[in-house]
Amino acid sequence: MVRRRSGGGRVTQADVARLAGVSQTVVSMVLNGTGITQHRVGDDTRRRVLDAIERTGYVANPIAQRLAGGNSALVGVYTYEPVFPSSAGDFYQPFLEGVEREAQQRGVDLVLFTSMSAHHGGPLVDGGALHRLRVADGCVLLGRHSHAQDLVALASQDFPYAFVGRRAAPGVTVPFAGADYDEATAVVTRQLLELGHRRIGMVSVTPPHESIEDRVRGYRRAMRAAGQLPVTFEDPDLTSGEFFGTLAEHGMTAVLTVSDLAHDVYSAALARGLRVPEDLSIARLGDPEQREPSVVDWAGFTIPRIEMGAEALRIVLRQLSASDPHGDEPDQDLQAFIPCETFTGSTIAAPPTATTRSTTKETSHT
Amino acid sequence: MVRRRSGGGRVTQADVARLAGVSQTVVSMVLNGTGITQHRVGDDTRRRVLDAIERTGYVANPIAQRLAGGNSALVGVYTYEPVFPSSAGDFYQPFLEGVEREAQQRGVDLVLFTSMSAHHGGPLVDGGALHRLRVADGCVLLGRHSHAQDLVALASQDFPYAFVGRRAAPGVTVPFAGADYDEATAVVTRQLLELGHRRIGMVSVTPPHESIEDRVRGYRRAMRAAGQLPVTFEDPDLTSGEFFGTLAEHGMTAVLTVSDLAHDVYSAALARGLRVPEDLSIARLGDPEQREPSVVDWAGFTIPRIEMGAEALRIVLRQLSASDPHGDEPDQDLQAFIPCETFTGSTIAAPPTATTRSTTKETSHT
DNA sequence: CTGAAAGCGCTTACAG
DNA sequence: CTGAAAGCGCTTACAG
Repeated sequence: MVRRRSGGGRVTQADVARLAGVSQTVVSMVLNGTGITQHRVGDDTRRRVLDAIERTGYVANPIAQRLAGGNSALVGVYTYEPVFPSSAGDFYQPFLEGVEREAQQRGVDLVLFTSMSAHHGGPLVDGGALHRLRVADGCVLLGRHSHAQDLVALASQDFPYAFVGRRAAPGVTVPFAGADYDEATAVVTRQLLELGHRRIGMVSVTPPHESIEDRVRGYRRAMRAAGQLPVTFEDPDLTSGEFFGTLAEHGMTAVLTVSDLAHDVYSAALARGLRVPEDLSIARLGDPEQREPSVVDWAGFTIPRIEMGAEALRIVLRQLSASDPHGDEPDQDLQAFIPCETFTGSTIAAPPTATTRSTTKETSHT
Repeated sequence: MVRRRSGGGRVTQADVARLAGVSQTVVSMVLNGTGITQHRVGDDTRRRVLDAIERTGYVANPIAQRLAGGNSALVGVYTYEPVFPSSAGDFYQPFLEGVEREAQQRGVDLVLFTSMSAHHGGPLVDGGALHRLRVADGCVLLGRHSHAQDLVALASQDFPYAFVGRRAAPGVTVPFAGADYDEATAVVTRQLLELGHRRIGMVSVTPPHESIEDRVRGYRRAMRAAGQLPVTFEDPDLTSGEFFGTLAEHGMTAVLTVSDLAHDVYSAALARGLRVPEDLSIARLGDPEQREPSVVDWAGFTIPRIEMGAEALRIVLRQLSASDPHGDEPDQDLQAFIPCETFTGSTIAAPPTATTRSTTKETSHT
């Protein structure tokens, strides 16, 4: 390897150009795919340049590339909380696994915006944080929370980004890679309906979040399609007898529950002397972070976290390549819904009355 | 907020300067601590500049800063394997937690070099990978492996870096934040000696690694100081009776074991009908990744992973600030040994013979 | 097909 | 105390 400069100095395009006997511009053209196409550097010249690159061990300076208007192959990752403490890490880990896998495949490096995580869940727009994102070519954002102000600020920036998980704000199109909670919840609801359940409740939480809204919508859609009345319980008090009392009053034989409350609903049901699924079917709408495997064999669906992360990065990269041939970006490519996998676990079964009745009927026929 | 440019265009120093009625240089000086000291911008001018910055919401472009020779507040993190798959993640997580915590405190962002992790444990020098590190101001490196070629290549680069875990290669001073395995192992060895053990073995693994060497050195030091002969077993075959046979032959009543083999040694001992610690004391030299809590109450020490990560980042940052006032960097600041915490668990006790003998003696005296 | 030139947004000598 | 200028290493029109 011929090193043009000693010490820490890197080899530059100028060095390569000198060695190849061409101008620095040509070196840049040989390196950039678009330039090649447009300017068609001669085969002979290209060979000389390539050879010089080989001999010098030249590697482009991403910083300079970026400043000059090109891409640095640096994609940001903004998390609303620190990533690595295992507490929060358990939440971020699978998403980031997807982002990382995709980043590696696409040959980009990731910038973790740790410096501004001080907010700890607060909105990103506070401070000059938003500007800092531009160190990278684009940015993947993730967190449990959803700050409308960030969505609006980001949308007015002309900077490629994508959320992991659906985000929405009035008047703006927010790019995201979300899970198809709507459809998954509908599928699970239909499963219960097919098992014979008619009155099916849904346990939800406040404050409202896009991911919760999606589940509620899917639930309502499936219930209405079956001619049943959807009934949602928000943040029910599971310790008092009220919740299960209401369930009984309405003759509900099954409940869907958001994942955060699944365990509590299950335990509370057992504590009330209810057998699951004999007396009450419970389906879990999403799996929690996979640290300690649940002893319960849940029916419901899982969240495609890894794929969500990977797709979010792809959406950012897509915007990057789309902005080259300055056309109007098709919005539909900016939003992706990844399907969830549904499971028929052992927490759901045919409703007690239906079973009794059908059994009775069949018996009488025999 | 007065935005000089609309759309995605950022506010630049030139914009601020125009608004403040000064030159762009002055804006830069006001912003840079060193410039202020040297050039002493007038109080009145500074106020006008600061005011303009406030009004425009100006935030420095780190890319330009870096290209111009300044620092970008971007520190790289190179891991020899992908970070986020939970398999490898369990190894990296605590170290990175420390790096992240420190990064947040110091206001720097982290660049994860995912693009070149394709090597999967292989040396970093392959390909132009090493050059790519320069996107950041400096870099923290971590991984299970130790590649001498990387150490040499890095050392000749004049680029700030630090390893998590001690690294050494002939002829070069490698900056690192390591655990003081040497001293910790010596302490544990002394504990056993004080309990009455004389013949103490050490179980180790190949290939040699700095962290293993340190433990062996500490063990040997403590043994020699006590006038005992150190005996190490490398990759012993625990399934055949050989290992425990040799232990018995030499009259060994205690063994130290590197953490990776701790569980195997323990199980194998039990399988041989040995009681721990009654028949054999076993001390573990370091705790494995903390995922599933061990049922065994191990004696030995823990690895200060979080602190190691934090210190590694500090070492990088120290080199950064040291390179400003171009003096010779004192090497001693580049290498840190973090103390380990030792535990007296229930896997060690006084040796069987010693107990018997002392009991006998005392009884005879009564 | 190839080169000279401008410019990205900064920092840092170097002059006033 | 302040400004004009060069330069960091690239990309990308713009001329030949």
